[in-house]
Amino acid sequence: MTDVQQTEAKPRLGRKRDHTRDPEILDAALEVLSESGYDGMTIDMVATRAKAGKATVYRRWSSKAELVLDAVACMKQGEIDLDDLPDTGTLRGDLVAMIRTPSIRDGERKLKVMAGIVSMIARSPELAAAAQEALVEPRATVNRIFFRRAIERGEVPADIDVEKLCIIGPALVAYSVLMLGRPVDRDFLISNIDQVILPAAGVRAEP
Amino acid sequence: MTDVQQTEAKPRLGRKRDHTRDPEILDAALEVLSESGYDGMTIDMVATRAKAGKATVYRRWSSKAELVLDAVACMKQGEIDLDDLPDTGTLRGDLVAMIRTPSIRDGERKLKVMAGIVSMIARSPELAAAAQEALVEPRATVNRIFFRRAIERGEVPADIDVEKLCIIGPALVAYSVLMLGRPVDRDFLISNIDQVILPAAGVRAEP
DNA sequence: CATATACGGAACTATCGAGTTCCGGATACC
DNA sequence: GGTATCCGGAACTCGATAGTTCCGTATATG
Repeated sequence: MTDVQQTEAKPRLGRKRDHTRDPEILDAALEVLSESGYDGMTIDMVATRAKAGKATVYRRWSSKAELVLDAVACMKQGEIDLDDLPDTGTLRGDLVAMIRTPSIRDGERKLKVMAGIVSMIARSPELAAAAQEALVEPRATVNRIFFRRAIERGEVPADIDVEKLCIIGPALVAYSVLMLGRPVDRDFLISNIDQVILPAAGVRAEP
Repeated sequence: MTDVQQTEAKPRLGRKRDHTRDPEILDAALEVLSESGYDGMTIDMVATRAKAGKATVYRRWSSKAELVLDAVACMKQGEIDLDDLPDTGTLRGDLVAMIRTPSIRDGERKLKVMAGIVSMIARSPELAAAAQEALVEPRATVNRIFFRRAIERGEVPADIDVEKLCIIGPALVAYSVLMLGRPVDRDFLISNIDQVILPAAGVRAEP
């Protein structure tokens, strides 16, 4: 479970103490996974893309399955820091504030990775758990915080089904990208908030 | 594009005029597809499950890709007949009336097939189109009719975004099954209608 | 400079599955 | 009964890929 984002420093050491190529390899694995899916991905592709040898990959991971598992798990990193979630004072403000172009791009990549492994999820509980933790849970966590805040604020009725509300956004995005093949843009996300999530949360539309 | 459901008569002819084993083979293909995904599915599996020989399969379809394409396309059959859609007088009534145990089962099977091919969809426009037509469009069509009716009735504001409303239900179901791995039951579908779809449609909750 | 370590890359094996071919058998039609 | 037709099944080819092994090289350390 190495952190891909930490391509920090990158001293290109000659003699490396550990397996310093891990981040590049994991990142390459995610790249290939998102483009070709689990079965379409070959270790050679990953190695080549990471400018590494196949042997280097197998020195660290004993099988393709483990590499993928690790690659998926490490997507958990780079998530939003829960501490600096903006509190804009309104539920809509909070939700809209979460929409940022880079996070949309990151989200699409995650979805493509998800698309590449969905058919495996039903057959590999471990992969299912990793995907759950790395791709599904982080989003839900952020949403949960917003809705709890809104309830405390009195903006939203306390008996609302928070879990269902948390799911609406991700579900619409996933369906749109994976099933309909439509790209996600800011307008789509905003309309999801205004036309679906807020009404479901019992918040009246603003004029 | 043969119809799987039409296992009618099934005279088990000796000398067959045409390729009479098509339905069984297509059905077996869908079965295997839903269990193992596109890459996990082998022609041998399909043939064996259909009690057929691999040669029989290739006599009719020139490649695995074409078999899958045809199998997906033929799922369009067995859809709800648009003429006998119940008009219960209310949007909620119409939506709830669509929930039937067999249609839930059928829907789950379709979703599993979808899961088996999502990673291919991004790379095969033909498969994407077939999936769109057979799995996505039929549901949206039914919903569209309900919402249009509700608008005519004055139950729902005319400026509502019908396309978005049509997507909510399928999106929640797909996300729940494929991403969260939760089975779909009647209560879940009802709560989707009452807590999400109707509020988004501007219908007040009933006490 | 000498050495140990990690790497890139290439060559290798073994397996598996797509697609092909062939044949014996069952049966509708003459 | 004879025959043409379709089928099931087995045996085959061939390409691709998971996983392994080996070697030359670069470099940090002593």
